[in-house]
Amino acid sequence: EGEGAERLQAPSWQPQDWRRQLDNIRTMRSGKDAPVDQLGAEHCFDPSASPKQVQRYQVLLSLMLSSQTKDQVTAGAMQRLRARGLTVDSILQTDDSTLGTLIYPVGFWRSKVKYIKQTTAILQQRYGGDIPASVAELVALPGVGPKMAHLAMAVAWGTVSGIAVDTHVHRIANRLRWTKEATRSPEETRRALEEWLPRELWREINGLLVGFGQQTCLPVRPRCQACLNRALCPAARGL
DNA sequence: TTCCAGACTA
DNA sequence: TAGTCCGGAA
Repeated sequence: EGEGAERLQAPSWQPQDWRRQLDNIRTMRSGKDAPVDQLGAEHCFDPSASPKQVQRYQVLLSLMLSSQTKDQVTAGAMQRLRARGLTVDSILQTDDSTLGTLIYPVGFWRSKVKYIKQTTAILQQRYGGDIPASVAELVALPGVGPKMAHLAMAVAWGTVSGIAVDTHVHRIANRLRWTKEATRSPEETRRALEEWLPRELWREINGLLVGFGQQTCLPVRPRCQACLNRALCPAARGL
């Protein structure tokens, strides 16, 4: 739901000051020096791989291997997989224990081995080795939820299907009160943001807020002293 | 809501 | 050493 939906009129509610807050975040992010900027899923596939569906598969895999604040762990796992040729067939030919050693120490590596194998088999059987091009089909894959689906649509297919809400987006949206009421889950946050955030910003909001969350708006002991939004943020502390 | 696999830190 | 930490599944 929400997928492809267009707002026909102005939203009934928008947070106060959100444009100034967003401008400040853009400024803080202008260095593009957060882990996500070098090691995010957009950077973990082989752009020379052909056909294109191999690149799309690599994007999905790097999302499935994502490992909170430790983008370099994901990047390392992707590098080891790519060194062996990272395709649907090569993964299906890799036994689970080998795959485990290749992706270790990615968080939740045991379950990820299982999901990657299951999902890869489905891609081969039902999608001709490609990844599906809709959120509904993507979230039906084992180990793929809404956050990965929306990012995969954006990165692999170049289509904005919704806002990818991970823990950073969820936390920061609530700190800035970018949701009309406090939200308890990332899905709730996604729906609340899509209510008012102009669609042309949906694509960039994830990378912007993830990097901000990695460097400044940390989950514990946020660096409010260093934040340009400290005077505009309801959650600012330490002044 | 809890579990997962560990790293990080108060 | 205890508490907190993805996002997805059950």
